Amino acid sequence: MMEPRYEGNEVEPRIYEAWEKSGYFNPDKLPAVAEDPNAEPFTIIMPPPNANGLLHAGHAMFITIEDIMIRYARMSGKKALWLPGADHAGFETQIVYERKLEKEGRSRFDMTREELYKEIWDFTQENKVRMEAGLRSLGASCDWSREKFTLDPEIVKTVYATFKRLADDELLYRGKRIVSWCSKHQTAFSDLEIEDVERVDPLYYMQYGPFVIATTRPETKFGDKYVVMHPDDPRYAQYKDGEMIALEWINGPITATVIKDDAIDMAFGTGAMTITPWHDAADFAIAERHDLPREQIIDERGKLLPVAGEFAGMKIAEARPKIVEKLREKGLLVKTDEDYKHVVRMCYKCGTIIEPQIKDQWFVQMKPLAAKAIAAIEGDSITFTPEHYKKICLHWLENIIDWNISRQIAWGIPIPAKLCDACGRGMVDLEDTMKACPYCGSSDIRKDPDTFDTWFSSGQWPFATLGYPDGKDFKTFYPTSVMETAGEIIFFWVTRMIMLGLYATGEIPFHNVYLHGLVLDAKGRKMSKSKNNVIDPMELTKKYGTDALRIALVIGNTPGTSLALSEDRIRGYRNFATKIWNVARFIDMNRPAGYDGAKAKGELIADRKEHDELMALKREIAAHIETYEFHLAAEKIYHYIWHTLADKIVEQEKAALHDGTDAERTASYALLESLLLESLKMLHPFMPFITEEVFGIFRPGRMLMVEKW
RNA sequence: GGGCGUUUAGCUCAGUGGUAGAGCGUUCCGUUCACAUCGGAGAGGUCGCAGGUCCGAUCCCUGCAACGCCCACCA
Repeated sequence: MMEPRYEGNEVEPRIYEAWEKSGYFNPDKLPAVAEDPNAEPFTIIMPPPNANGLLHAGHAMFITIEDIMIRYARMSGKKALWLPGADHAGFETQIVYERKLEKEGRSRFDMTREELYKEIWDFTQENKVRMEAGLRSLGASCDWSREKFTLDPEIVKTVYATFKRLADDELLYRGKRIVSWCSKHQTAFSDLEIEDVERVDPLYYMQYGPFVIATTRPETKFGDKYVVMHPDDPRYAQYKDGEMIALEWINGPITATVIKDDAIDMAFGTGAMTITPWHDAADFAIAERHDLPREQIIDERGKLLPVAGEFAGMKIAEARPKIVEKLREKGLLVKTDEDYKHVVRMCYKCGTIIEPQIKDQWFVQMKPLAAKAIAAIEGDSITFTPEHYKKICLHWLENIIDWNISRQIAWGIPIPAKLCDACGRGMVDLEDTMKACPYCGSSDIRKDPDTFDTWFSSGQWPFATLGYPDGKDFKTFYPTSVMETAGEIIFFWVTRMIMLGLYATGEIPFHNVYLHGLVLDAKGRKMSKSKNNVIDPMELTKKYGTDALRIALVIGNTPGTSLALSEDRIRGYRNFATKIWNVARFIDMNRPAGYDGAKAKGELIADRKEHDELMALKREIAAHIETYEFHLAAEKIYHYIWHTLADKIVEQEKAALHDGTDAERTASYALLESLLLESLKMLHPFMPFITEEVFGIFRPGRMLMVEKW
């Protein structure tokens, strides 16, 4: 006899344990695979959640979507592998940990790199355990026996091999290039970790010999000895390329050199500018083209160097007004345009203004890698859902710039390289055996203290996790079927997986990319700790049951778009769970004595139109799932169970069940049971717990998770 | 400066070339033995605006507007 209420919290842990014990999360142990060892594989590599905090609503959503796909594939007889993982999340985690240290009144500067690394290691291992428990409570039917951590030795080995190969193929170089430097975090970034923020600042016009130049950054101008103008600019036709001009500058007389370069916009300012190659990417490019010297003006902490004379040691914000004042006194300040609108680049984490610096970093030459990715995407070897991401990806790949993969942080995969202090070069040294510089012979070499950009290793995740190159799993499950991840990280991750996957294995890493949007709060705002509107999925599962949360995250959520999640919605779907339970309860109560479901069913329902109608619906739902229209599939089965099965068919059969002959009762019961079990099957990918529980009541000893779709 | 997305019921959102849908909210009725975490009935939308294609457009095309997002080395 079923209880009148369904209590998800009591049922879920037991059900999950039963699933896990069954071994069916592991494709090798699936009954369908035992029957047909050549069953078609279906693979999803889980985007590894960061092991630096709790799961958020976004995790709940992507876990649900991936679980729907994998459960459907499993029930469809595929060799279904969903490989879970955890991400050390280099820089992100170090930031989280530094904040924790700060709260405890400690600082990373009080400890060695090794101590810091050890502490963060322990921290992530603790988080990882909690994160895994969270995934279990969300019902993730992933194969824990294959779980990977991004710092696992075999993953690191794969990453190192790729690094080496890039070097051998001359796609890797170490060079003095301008990088985006955060003076707070003391590390360089790639172009993706930078946020462009529009601001209004004064634009200063300054007298530079016979020229007037405009700048927003007078504090960088101390060392400017080159004045650049467009070769076709009639205003400066009298000045020849390379001409030297003596002039009075901020801290005294200098000799400036005229440079002609068509990167100059004649319409901007006065059409003449001086360049600071060390602290500006555009200026750096000009200096490269004309082979000009570069001088550092601002140090790594954001303070002016001795070249600034009396301003040396000052922070930018402090120095700028003072420098402007001095220019004014010297009569070098022509005018100030107070509300000049421009874009300032900031650290995406702390908002510190990025100070470009020239630094030695490891760069990957991206154009050749991107070319292959472009071909694969254009040829539709990889497809996108929603489709418009294809264009977005292509556009980014076509404009790709070289990738700085070194980070000056402790938490990450160490870069396996040696640096020569004599000649300044860097060389890959996987085994850490190099004793002398192969270029200059100097023994003055040391280990590169830097770590990889987390995305350099993440970009190799699909093949690294499957044991490339020799692993059995790699041969079976690669290329994977679907990469389901956040639209937000398409450039950070998806494009790089495509490029690195193609490069390393010669094959695409996945056939389909499915991108989901953000989970927003009920009012449609982005969740953030500062707004105090973060929804903890674990609280919701406790309150309403995991199934209700899952289907609330799916229905009404089209691919790629963000979803506003309100508790009202989840409560509505909790009520749906109650409904399912009570339909089942009603049917259960009316089971004829001695009824043998397995035997009776076929002939009793074969000619019922209700059965045919459900089969038609099933085909629709399957089609929706296969085309990633989970929102439609979920809504249809929801609607069917409530408004067709419960509202109409159950009501219609009551007469036969209560007043019919034995034969009529049996037939009626057989129909209802059959429709119920079939609906449960169709709903199972979306609401796995309650469907499994109810199925077990009707078919003890069997498991819905591996029933044939 | 480019590119993209969105605009449908009070709210959050589905959806379709042929009388507009869901959840929540709301109004009225209902203590029948599956379910009050329920059932029944209802109100509520000129499907952003303006053109065009079509027998017919909310859906296709063009333009516009509002909102949002992404990309971009004009100092």
